[in-house]
Amino acid sequence: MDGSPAPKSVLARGLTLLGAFGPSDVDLTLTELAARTGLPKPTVHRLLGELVGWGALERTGNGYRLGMRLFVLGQRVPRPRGLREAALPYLEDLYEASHENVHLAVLDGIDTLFLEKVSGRRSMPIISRVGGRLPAYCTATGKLFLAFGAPERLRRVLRAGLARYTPHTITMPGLLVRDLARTLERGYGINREESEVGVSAVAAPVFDHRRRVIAAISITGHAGRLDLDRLAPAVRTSALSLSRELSHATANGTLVVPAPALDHGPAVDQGDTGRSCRRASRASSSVATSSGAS
Amino acid sequence: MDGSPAPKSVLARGLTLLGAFGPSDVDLTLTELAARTGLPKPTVHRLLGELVGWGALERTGNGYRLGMRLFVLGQRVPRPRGLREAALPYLEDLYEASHENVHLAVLDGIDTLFLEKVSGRRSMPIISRVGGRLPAYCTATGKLFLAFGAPERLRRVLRAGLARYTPHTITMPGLLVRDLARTLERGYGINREESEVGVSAVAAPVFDHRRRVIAAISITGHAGRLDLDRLAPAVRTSALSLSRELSHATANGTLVVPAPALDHGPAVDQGDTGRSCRRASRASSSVATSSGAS
DNA sequence: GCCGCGGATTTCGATGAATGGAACGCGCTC
DNA sequence: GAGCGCGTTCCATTCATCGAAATCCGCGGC
Repeated sequence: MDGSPAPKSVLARGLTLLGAFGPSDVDLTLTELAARTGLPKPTVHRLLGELVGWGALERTGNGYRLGMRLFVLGQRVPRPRGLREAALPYLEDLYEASHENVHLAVLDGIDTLFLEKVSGRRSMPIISRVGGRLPAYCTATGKLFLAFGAPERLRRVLRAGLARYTPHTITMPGLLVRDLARTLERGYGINREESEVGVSAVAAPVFDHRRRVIAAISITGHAGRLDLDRLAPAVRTSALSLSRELSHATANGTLVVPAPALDHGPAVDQGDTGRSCRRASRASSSVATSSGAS
Repeated sequence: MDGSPAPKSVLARGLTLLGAFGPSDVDLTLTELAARTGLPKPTVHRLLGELVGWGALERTGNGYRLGMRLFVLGQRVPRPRGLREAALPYLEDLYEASHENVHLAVLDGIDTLFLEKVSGRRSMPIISRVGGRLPAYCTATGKLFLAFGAPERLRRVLRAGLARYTPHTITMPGLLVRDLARTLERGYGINREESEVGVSAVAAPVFDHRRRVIAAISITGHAGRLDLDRLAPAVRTSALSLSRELSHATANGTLVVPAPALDHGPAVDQGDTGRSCRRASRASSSVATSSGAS
């Protein structure tokens, strides 16, 4: 339960404690945290005290949870923020046109990381959550980063292995390479139930001023209902418009998008790369907005 | 530039460095960070190294910026997450009905903190950003927390003073109290250009199973075009539906919403409470989604 | 080409903050 | 009422941390 066998520096230990919270954890007890991080309990106790004092954690009855201040801080992170703000109008246009799940994603290491998601009651509920990640090779957005990116990227992905998520997941390197070639020539990426059964998606690349892919926009929905090739032009158009709008921002460095370290050797302890998401139950909740509005 | 005159603990210092990033800061140099935190440069240098190693910060040419990992971590914070996920469908319904800015907010100390924002191209661009904050007394959402909350809350707000943001801001305690009384009996809150000239809003409270206000939903838009009293029923309906959906989650503790410390004495170093937001330029960008989609 | 300057980086010995084993208190269950 | 799991407190030891000073680096001015 401890990739790095207990760091010695106080700061690193504190951060390790924060990192011990997985994507679906809510409350963790002191003992649990001590176990996960491999730190002695008294030490954990003291550090937790400081983290709570600062607002990174909050006490809850008998446990700890991530605190509001981390949420606020997270919203300030420049890379997602700039992209999201610029992209939102386009995502919303796409949503309004399709009423399906619309995603904005960037590459993070080997995974697609979702920066924003626009969806509604009518959209198919899918796993995927802002801040969540999925392997690049089995997502429409991720394939774009692999198809348009440096070959080294692809090599790293292949080296990590192609795990099977559904019967449609591409697990043969050769097939993936061919699929990526098609992606490149088509100009858009497709995922046919490769990450989740019954779920398909189309994605188009967002370029910076040098035509490097810095992000991707996708529409995701029910595999049966979604006509991917018909949606593709819409997604591409939006992505291109966004690229154009961003071009000056990427040129003058206002918006720095490429990951800072394209390949840090032993890779920063990623914490958890695995299945991140799961959806809140989203009960029926019959009543909706009714009364008239402009 | 240093509220707390340099904490001694290593962990606290590291966190202070993170907190030194304001809402609109992007890159900060080592020297700048040293100045803001009051820490000696070599110390800052060392700590920054560790923060970068963990992914809390990223190097950029000659400076540092908040790192992706903080964004991801921020998305895991349970309090906003649960609320957002439950509320999103309702917010989207309201947006679709009004095509104006729709907000989900909670009270944080003395401020309204925006957890989610749904808006589109047709909505009036306003200051306000997810993770941003505005004083409670001059916002539609904030007034709900004051009107429905314990009197102590209001007292704290008054003690902090009612600063003027626009000619319409309520700065007289007496007037505010009367406005809150009306808010309470009406069941919804109104803000007529009190925080920003030309911008008005209606907000309705979201209750937990004990009928305590845990959040608020609002519609914000052009003061001239928005018929607040006509929108109010829609907002209230949505808020009530959401309250009902949440009731079981709040009852069994799945969703813990009330701030953990309603009144911590000297108040956790809030970093920056002031004007948080500002909007990305949002250029014209003529092209929109065109091609047909279902 | 040389100098000066502001910032980032490295060094290194003294120091005290951090450490964690051990012990305690509390609320359970069996 | 003994046993157990968990959170909390103590405190003597020690090792990570500190920061003044020195060095390095890039840049612009002369």
